[in-house]
Amino acid sequence: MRKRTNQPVTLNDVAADAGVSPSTVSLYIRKPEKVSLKMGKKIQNSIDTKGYVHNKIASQFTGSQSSTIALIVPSISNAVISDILQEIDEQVSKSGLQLKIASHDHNLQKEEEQLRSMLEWSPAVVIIAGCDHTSKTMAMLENTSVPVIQMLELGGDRKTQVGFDHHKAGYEVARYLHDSGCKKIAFFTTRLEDDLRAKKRCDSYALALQELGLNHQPIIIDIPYSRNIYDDAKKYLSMVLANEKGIDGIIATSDAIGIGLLMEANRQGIAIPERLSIIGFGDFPISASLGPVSLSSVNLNNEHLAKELAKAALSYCLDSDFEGGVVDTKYSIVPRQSTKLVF
Amino acid sequence: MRKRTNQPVTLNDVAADAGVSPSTVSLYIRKPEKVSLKMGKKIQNSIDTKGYVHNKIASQFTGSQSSTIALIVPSISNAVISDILQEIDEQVSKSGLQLKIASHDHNLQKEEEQLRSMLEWSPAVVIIAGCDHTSKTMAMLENTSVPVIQMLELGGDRKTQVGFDHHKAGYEVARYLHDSGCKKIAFFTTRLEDDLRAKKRCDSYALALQELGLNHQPIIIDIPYSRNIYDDAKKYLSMVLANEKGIDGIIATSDAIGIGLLMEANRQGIAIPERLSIIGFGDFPISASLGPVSLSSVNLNNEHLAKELAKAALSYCLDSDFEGGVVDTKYSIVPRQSTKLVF
DNA sequence: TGCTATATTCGTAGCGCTACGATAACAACG
DNA sequence: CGTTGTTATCGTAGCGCTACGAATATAGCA
Repeated sequence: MRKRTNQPVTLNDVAADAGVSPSTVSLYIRKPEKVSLKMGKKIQNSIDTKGYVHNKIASQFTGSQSSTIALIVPSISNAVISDILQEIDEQVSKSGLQLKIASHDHNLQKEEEQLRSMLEWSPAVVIIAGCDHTSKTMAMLENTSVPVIQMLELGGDRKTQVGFDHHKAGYEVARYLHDSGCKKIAFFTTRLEDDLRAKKRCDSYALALQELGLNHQPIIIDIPYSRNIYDDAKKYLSMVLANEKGIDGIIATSDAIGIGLLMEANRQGIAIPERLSIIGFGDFPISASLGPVSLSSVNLNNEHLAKELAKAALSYCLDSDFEGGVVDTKYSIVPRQSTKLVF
Repeated sequence: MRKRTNQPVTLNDVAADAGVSPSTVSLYIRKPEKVSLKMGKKIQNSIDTKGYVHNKIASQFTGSQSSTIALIVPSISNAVISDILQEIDEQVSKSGLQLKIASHDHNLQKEEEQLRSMLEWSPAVVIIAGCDHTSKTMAMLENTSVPVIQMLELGGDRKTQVGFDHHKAGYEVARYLHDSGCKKIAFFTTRLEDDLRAKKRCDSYALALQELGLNHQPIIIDIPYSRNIYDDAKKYLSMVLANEKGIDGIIATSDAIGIGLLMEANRQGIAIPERLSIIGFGDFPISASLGPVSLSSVNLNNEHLAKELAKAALSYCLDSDFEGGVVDTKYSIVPRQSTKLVF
């Protein structure tokens, strides 16, 4: 008959070679402890001599449990996210699960496509960043039988979330600068229209200005995106300080921008934090080590977040009756030398 | 009869609904242009109303072509690697392929396991970092029918490689410092025994010392690994400078270490580059922007590397007669203010 | 030695899809 | 209107494995 690209050695071959039934080999592969010791040895021996490679595709096709975890993130190279990916991968691979990653660069349309193709693989869990999606994405998330975990952000009414509140974070950072004596605070960001979580923090910054009684319009600097955000941040600093007199506090939407600003301020001899306070977001490892002035930032508990995420994902995979839930992984303002107030 | 966790809507259901044969629906899904317009519309309509989700597992099980790319890397969060992952993901997802990532943290045993489970999914291509592996890993790479791409490093006799020569890089960095007038050069690294590519650069540094006529023993500082390498680097700087008099050049195995050293040297008021030259590796975006002194480094052409990698991977997926090949993606020493010599 | 309880092993249908060759529909043209 | 060439559709076997219930081996104990 016809022959397609078939496997050289199948489970049946192994069974025949070992003189047992296919079911036993299958069982041995999946739950070796359920098979008697001498059978196990015989089977393992056949596997080794024949060079059998277990076909996971066929296995998952037939079987009931899936063993891949789908992760949909805006970016892989982002420092905070890649940290989280790393940690999840470690946790997850311990349990023999696999990670399938897709990134969409804050493009919700692309996110929709990514989700669609992920679902076609019927993963055990889908982890998706944030709570704002296209309506079709929402519908898919709603209708699929695959459990969904929302990460990096709390909000919306998804059952399972692991993250923190960006509105609150934006507000509290502004308040922190206000409390430390800043009178005119600017918000430096990039891709404000795309990065919806940055947008939320920014909105809350604007709200905070009002509520805290800072009598100036929000100063929002949306730096056009380019390869090197550090450099770009530098360029924009002088421009903004020239245009808007009296700025004495800057909130950066990420430590990358914060570092760029800090470097440039140092270079220009602007006294930090006396004349200008700067606070970042994400607390990159380097921020604590910067000199002559270290960068204050907001630590997002990456490790904790990732561990909770992994925990939730694994629970969905292993406990069939896992209920999910919302985990607030918090964040904490880390005062360093670039701001005046120390807790 | 028995019912397992079956799909709610199958391709057959769609076919029945649309009044066509399953083959036609299948064809429409895979190659819509091969199906007449009116059939296509009818089918799409049924898909939409029934909410059919194409089952990729079954599809790949039956069909011949796989559409996942397996990536096995030492670390996801490493700046250089995550950059590359990002770029590959972008290229690859354009073609409807999927990325499966596993990391092993420089543990070759774990790498072996990761590779084994990757192969069980019969990916279209396996991309693996480096050329040093356990013998079992080697055997698997040898015997599998899945094409293998070696990345990040040239060497060994794998048919397809995308990367550069770490021995050469290590040597040339040492020569660069020598040429710029350094008489006593130290090599700062971390996890030297684990990171085999760092080891190669380090070995070549030692070799270069000799050949360049620098009359001192290699000074190799292997910083114990911890969460914050920046901080650790700092601590070790004073220690080393105290123990080993006359060091006037430092090669750091990564920009992270380089930056830590640079910060600390600045803090201590050590004149850079006059009294001490420092060069990193990997050229993090931030290195160019550091103040008061920017960090010289070795740029690895991440983007180019990733693009070439994606090109090779896609070629293997799409051109059945792709032959592979070795691509040297080069590297370039980027002189900045932390070293004396400017090209 | 029987008899039940438990631990192993077996037999086989069928998961949902695609490949492939066969067939049908349609076009082009002498 | 037949003939040939091309394009669109169909029918169906079977990919390799696992689930499930049935069958068998083994152990424990009266």
